[in-house]
Amino acid sequence: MPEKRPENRIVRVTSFDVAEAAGVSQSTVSRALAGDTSISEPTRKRVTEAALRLNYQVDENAARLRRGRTGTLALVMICRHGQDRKDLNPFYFALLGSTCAAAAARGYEVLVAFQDSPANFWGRYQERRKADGMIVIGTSENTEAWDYFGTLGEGTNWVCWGAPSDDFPWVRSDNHAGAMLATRHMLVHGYRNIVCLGSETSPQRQFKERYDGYADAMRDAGLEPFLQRIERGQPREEQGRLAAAALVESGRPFDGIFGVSDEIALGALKELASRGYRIPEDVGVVGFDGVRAGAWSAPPLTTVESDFEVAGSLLVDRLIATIGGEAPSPRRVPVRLVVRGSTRP
Amino acid sequence: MPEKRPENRIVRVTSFDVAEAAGVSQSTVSRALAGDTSISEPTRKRVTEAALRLNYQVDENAARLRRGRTGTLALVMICRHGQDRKDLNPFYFALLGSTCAAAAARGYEVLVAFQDSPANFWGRYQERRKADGMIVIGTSENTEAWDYFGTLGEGTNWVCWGAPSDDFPWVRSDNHAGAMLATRHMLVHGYRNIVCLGSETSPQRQFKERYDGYADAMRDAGLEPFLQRIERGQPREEQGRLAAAALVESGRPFDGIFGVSDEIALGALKELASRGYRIPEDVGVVGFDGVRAGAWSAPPLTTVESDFEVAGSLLVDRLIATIGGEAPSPRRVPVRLVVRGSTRP
DNA sequence: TTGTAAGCGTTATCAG
DNA sequence: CTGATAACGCTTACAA
Repeated sequence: MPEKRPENRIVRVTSFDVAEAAGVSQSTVSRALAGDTSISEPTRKRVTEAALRLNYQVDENAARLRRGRTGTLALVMICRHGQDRKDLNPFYFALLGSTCAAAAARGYEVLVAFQDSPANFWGRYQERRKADGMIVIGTSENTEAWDYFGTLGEGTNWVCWGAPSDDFPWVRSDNHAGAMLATRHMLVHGYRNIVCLGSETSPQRQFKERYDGYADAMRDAGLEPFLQRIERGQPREEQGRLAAAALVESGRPFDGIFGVSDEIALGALKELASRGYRIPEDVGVVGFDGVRAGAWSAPPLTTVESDFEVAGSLLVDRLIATIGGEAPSPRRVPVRLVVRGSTRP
Repeated sequence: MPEKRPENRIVRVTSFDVAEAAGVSQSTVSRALAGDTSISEPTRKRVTEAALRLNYQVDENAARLRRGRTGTLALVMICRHGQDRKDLNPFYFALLGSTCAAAAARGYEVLVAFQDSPANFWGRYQERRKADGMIVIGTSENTEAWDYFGTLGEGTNWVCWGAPSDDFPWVRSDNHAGAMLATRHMLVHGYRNIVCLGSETSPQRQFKERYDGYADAMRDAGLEPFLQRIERGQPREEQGRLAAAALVESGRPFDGIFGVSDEIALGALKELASRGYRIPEDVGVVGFDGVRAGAWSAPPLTTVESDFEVAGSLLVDRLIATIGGEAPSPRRVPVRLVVRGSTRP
């Protein structure tokens, strides 16, 4: 007969044990440890020491049950349908990191869930008292997901990044300004026939905003904007590659490419290079997002990067405000140009 | 005076409400919804319908308090000291994704925390009843972190990836096999003077294992292994670049590079290319990890990739086994070679 | 400044 | 098969 392993559960020390050890009542322990100012210093000291000695830690479950608040935020990462969790766009992973950091800085825990299809869409964190509110981050492409989260109803405290609808409580990059930044950078460096690889009809709201920024910068310079459309349903790199190929074959003259995402720009860059175009001499290429891979391409990709730290903070702050009953207001995250080798110096 | 917004809290429906609506006792509701087999079908149906109608959701806090288990796993991501959360090695982000997926598949929630320094090291999840156990993922370089987690004590249920000590409950890639795979691949394709860029003394256990795998494959082929050491304290890319530069300047003949991580290999690749070496013609380069950036380098990097899905599953399964007091599952994650352009076809 | 006591909303035990 | 009822460990009025 296999011997039963010793009880693996950590011996539970309750506030009663601490109370006994410190010679006070249980409620005094609770107050002392919570920093209640009504507790006298000597008492607090006795309690704190007893707690330390017994290695006491508050049972957060009990505390939360009593308080009614959880001190936790749920972070839902929306993937493409059927996509491996690990293949998530690195941009979103970076955002996840910054969001967790911001939440921690404000004393919140973060519950993370990856969701990709109706089989696992789930946003009832508040009702189950698992979290006080929810941050939803993900690609607009997964329309089913946004349909789901859009119907959660009034009482739901949430913010999102990537929503296809302006009715949602969103936080977004300053796409228009970023695209202008990118386009002007190319103009200043002598590129004239700049083509935008993107879409104005994609559910990705930001793609339209980026196209508009590009178009405005072009018109400001007295030039005509031109959009080379990407095909839906492909991985982003492939979309970029195909769009670049189509552009070349159309015979339209061009010396600059503004891709509405880094991965699109990288796909285009690769396609053009393989067709013998010299980058940045013959053609300049600029992307948008600041993903790590862009630093490794040949040449490295000039791009527009969002301030991730601000993005995470904004998401968390807005959510906390919503939880606190304040009226939500959309927010923009500032962007900056990262000049690398895919545009002329 | 600003009007106070209506109570933002979701109206709480308790099991008592459902009980009343279904005309049964509260405990019957609990049992019916928990799937207790002693409940008769008609009763269960009445209860389920009432719950649905009232939009009832179990208060997990109360349930957990009562049960004593949380159904939650904590996932601690260890960053380099002072590192931005978003700059975490993409390999770890991928692992985070797979781990969350595996946990979800087994019915667990995941609480994620990024930690980088003594100021925020924290692993008392069980004591606070925030989680039933803990998965710690991170670079061995942060020795302070591992010192901290190493002292948490007996009762702590945990598993880790990246631990510098074999005394920890670790799960790791099959580094030795992967390195042999990589080295043999180069040998088969005609490279002879293959140099390993890495370290046998790094706290990164896996670096030593990878070096050993490389060395064994070399000796099997009757060749002498050679290690070009990387310098500590630099970012990985820089380490690779510097090691490659040092190798070139040493005058030692070489026609193959095995970098013990992708970022090291990418740094070397860049340095060699800038010095006029043709890759893969003059020199073949292989990395280890399978990070996304490798697919974008010029040429794309041949590498050894861990099966992320298995990695996440193994971490979660081992932890769950530990929580349950069972014998733990295997700890090595299988790897595979991903052939790209940095080695001759 | 501290103690007493009433819940928070479940799950689980024990009768019936 | 179902209903009372006792915890779970804390926070927070209310009293002293």
